[in-house]
Amino acid sequence: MGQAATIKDVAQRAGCGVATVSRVLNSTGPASEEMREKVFAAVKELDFHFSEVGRSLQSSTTRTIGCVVPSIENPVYADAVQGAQEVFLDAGYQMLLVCTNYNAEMETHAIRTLIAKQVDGIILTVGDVHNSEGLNLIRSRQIPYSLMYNTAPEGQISWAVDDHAAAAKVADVFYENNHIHTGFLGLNFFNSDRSRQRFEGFSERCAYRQMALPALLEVQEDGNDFTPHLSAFLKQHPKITGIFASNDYGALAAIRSAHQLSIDVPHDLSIIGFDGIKVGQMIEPTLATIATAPRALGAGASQTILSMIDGTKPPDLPRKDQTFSFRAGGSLMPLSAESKDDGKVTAFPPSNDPTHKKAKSKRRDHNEI
Amino acid sequence: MGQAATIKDVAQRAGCGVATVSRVLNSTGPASEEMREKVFAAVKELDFHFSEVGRSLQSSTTRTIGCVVPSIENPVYADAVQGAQEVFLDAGYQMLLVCTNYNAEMETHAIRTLIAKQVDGIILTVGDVHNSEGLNLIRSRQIPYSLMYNTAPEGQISWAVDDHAAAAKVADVFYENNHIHTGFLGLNFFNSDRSRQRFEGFSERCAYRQMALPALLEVQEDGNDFTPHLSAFLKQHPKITGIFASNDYGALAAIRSAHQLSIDVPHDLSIIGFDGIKVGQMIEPTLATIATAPRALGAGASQTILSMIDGTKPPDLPRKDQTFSFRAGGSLMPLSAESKDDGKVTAFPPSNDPTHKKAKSKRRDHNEI
DNA sequence: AAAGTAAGTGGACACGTTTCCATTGGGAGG
DNA sequence: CCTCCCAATGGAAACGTGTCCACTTACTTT
Repeated sequence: MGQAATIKDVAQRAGCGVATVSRVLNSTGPASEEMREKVFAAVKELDFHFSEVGRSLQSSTTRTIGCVVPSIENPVYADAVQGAQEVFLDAGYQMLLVCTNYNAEMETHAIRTLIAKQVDGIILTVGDVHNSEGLNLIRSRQIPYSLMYNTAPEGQISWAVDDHAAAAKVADVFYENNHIHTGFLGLNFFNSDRSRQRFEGFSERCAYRQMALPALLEVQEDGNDFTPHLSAFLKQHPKITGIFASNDYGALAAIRSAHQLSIDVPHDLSIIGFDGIKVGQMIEPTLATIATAPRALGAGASQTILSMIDGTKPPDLPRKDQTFSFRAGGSLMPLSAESKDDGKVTAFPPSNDPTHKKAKSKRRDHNEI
Repeated sequence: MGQAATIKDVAQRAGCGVATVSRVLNSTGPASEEMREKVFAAVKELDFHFSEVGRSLQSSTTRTIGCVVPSIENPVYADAVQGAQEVFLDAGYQMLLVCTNYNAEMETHAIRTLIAKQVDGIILTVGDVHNSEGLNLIRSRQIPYSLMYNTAPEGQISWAVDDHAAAAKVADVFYENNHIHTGFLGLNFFNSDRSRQRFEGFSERCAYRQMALPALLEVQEDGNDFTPHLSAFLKQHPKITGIFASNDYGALAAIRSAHQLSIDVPHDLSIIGFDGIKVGQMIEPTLATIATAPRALGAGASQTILSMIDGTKPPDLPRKDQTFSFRAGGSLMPLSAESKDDGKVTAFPPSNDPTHKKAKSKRRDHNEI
């Protein structure tokens, strides 16, 4: 039981050449019934399994895909990775996972190693699409790849949420619910171009709607000491009635901090998140948010890669406006129309937010905080 | 730019044999300064990188570790996987990830493939430790492995939370807070031996404390229609004042359902979860729970494997009672002593739960639901 | 009966690397 | 000057596969 059996051992045991064994086991070429039986018997006795390493060297294909994401502690990436993994597994591929912790150096190193390991394709989320050394390496090697969650520049394909449009949708929702003065809560604002894209899309649509420009509250960590920041922020911008958080964790933190400041959500302050994590629907109030489908994105990116490998037609990317949808929730409540000036609202269908029905529109006095 | 350069190309370009190139690049053996320069120049010009496949075939080592877990949609596993991944990456290993979706067949298949790919080690969580075909394969092949989150039978090493003891601790906490009649909310009770272990540990300690035996509410999915189940359960067991959920998601669902039934948590019903997921501290009330350190477990299991590979001394497993700790939270509130009969409480230090201070102990009348 | 065909089979090479071993050349020591 | 040793180097084998190609055998076709 020392070393694992090789195809040579099987050949010897079955009394034939290695070529015959290979043909029998791979069903690639003729073989007599007698030989087939002998070979199968030998395989069973020796508990033989092909060495994928030897195979890879010969075929220059590894049936392995690389996957590079910032972190799977973020359920958005975790779901995407899992979705991708399932597709690959079904197709007979294994997945090498690397988490970069948002570190560009590690990203480059990881990609370099993946290339050295001769992965057949790479699925990845990079920190900066326009300036990624690893991405350049992949492209120059002509390795099949697909981006995830990066808004792709010219010609590159990426399965991503349209952050800009989704954020604009949030502005629309606030507008429809008569929230004119809003704030944007940016997590890791300078680390993540996604966060910035959301702020941009939100701001632009606010301007278009002639709402007040959103005030920016930038916060580094979603840590415990968020409450004083929120307090100061709301004191500085007393007119704010709605906050858009750049992700759901930020939204949850905001709800909790508001609670500690005796600000009732949603009666005194409406909050909308981004991502649509599962837990957002398990809390009270439920979280109004932009729902995304990380699993589907991961699966789509995987299928794209698979089709690049075998040359079939790749799946169509989803229409940009179908990469997200607004999900109503108890953390958003409409304000009674007051400071609004037009009837433009009718141009947009009302949100199907169930909270509309139980709206109380009690206003908060920020000075009492 | 067609195919990637091999060591032969470098040798030809540098005007030497492949052996020399190998020696220079790996610093294994003598080489003249002149040759060294030529080789490095050739490497640079050709952008040469070693093929890990060729290397693996020769060295029969792949610098790759397999990781098999049920699902990384569960943040507990996601964190463990990420912790493991970081350790491996630091040591120069890559990680092949497979999620089995709690499917035994897939588990076996995955492990078989990992073995065929000649991983240097495997880190895994299996569905049933005592009856895992994949685990048997690994052991018969003598591949270094470490279990995660499985309570290991004789001789096998496993980095796991002591579910039994942790659940007993929950019983202690309920006891200290005068909750005598309790319920156990079991998610996937029959799918997961972990869930069953927790029920067992909880029940035994309840019996030891002469508390009422916990009523079992078993639920398949943590879906949306949990509320009627909870309602019926509480009607059937009107004396219950505390519920122990087999994981934090179950606890969150319970809190939400209670809210919908106009049962206030914690004033009318105390709830304790298990796992200590991040979001439990971001909601209101915060979740009392058993905090675990998935990241550390993953990292520990990885280091164990690394030390098995290079023969160094493996890290000590944490003491069983240090694999978890009780984390106080707003979802637990002490009851005023009434139906209790002894002074045994003093034998155990009081929980440092801050909610002690603001206890109101308002009792719920189940009949009004 | 001769020729042609198809099935069945094994030898040998290639894939990219490391490493053992043999060869060369030069310098030191006798 | 001869011997010995060591640094420097290249050839070749081995790792486990898949596959081309040549070869044998038996069967079909004229």
